[in-house]
Amino acid sequence: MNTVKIKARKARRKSYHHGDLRQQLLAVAEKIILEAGVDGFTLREAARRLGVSPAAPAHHFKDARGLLTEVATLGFREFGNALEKADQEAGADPLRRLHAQGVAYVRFALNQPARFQLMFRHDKHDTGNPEFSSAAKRAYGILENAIRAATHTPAQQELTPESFGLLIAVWSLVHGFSHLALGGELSIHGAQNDVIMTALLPTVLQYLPAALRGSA
Amino acid sequence: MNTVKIKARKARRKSYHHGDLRQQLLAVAEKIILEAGVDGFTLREAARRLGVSPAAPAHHFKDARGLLTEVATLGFREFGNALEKADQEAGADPLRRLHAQGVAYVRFALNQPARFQLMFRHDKHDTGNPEFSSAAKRAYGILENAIRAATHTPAQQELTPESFGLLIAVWSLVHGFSHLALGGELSIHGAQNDVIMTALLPTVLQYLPAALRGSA
DNA sequence: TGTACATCAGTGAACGCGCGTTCACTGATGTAC
DNA sequence: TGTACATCAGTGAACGCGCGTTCACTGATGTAC
Repeated sequence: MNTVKIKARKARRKSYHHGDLRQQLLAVAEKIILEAGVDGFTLREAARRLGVSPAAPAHHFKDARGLLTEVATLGFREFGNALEKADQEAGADPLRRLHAQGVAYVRFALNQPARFQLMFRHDKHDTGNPEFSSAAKRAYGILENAIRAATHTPAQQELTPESFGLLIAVWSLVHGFSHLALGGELSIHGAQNDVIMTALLPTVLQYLPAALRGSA
Repeated sequence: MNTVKIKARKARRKSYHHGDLRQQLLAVAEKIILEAGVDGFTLREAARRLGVSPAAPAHHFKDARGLLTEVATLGFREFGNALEKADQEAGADPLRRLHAQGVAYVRFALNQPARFQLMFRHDKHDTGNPEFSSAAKRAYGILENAIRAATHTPAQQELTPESFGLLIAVWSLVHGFSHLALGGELSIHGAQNDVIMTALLPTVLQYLPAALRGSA
């Protein structure tokens, strides 16, 4: 990445200009969200951590909401990339594609919890931001495509209610699993953290083929 | 309920003592959460809405967290009641029991969104509050019991990893569906609000029997 | 039945805090000639 | 290659705000005798 102008964060900045403030605001926002939750994020804390005055962020983002919307947008782009990569590596079998996407979905949620939680907090976004919407829609489309393959629904044809239900069922399954894991519910009820991805998630996803057969 | 001492809320209180402040704080907290989100709740706003000084709530709750913990506890109790009622009315068939609980789960989430969202926000609760824990565990136990029936696992025996996975799969499915619905994702992607409970949820839950058979 | 008094459940003013945002400003950078 | 100057990206002080909580207080209630 663009490292030329990045100043060491701990050393006192020598130059008046930060040089990389915009990017680092986006990065530090995730850290703050990780530690304090989505609602714990403040612009002042972000500025503080980067050793910059509280007024500095205003030169790069309209306001706090604008910054968070951009973090969420970047999140959805990377999320879409992860889903697409998993989808493509799974080959042609619709079940394998859905399974791979499910794993990628949960993996993203657990590896990037700050982004993931922010992505679905529409109350923290600029409503109607077109970059955000398109990034979110693209990610949704990747799941939809696998469902289309599974239910033999060509792209120009609307999903039947049954196929749409299947899509929502699969989405609910991985989305719910992610939320339960992030909320600590799985640990509370006896699943150690290291076992969630390696044992519990595979067991949960093994019910997919049955559901898929049930729909065909 | 205890109406004798309840003063009209809109009329100026005549008496110095409110008479029902504790109960009304719990009720108004839900309204605030509904309008402003879990993080939008403030003690001062609650006091303001009840026409009472900002210091008054301190006589009934240790602090804001204490009040929210009690709202969440009441939520889990009612939630448990709803699951239990659905479970009992479903008869003996494990599939019907799980299906009924699933419907009750989502119905509660959509009918009581303030409570539901607060219930799973452990960062807003007093950690280790025993009433809260036991109410939450009881609700979980109702789902677990149906899974035990479905997988022929007696009460004194530990769930196998497969049975536990089935439990988490069912929980993930209804939990994820509830979150997607409350977050507006289902509307965004084309499901009208009135159709979510009546058409979409039944379609989603129709994949349950296949999953259940897959596990047997 | 009356009365003294303890307790309960309010008041309202004040505290210190951290927040987002605005403002006039200025140092640093980049570009035109 | 030097220089004038426009623009960019910072500063830091200040603003008004709403928050949770504390404090000394007091009105209302309930109880013992």
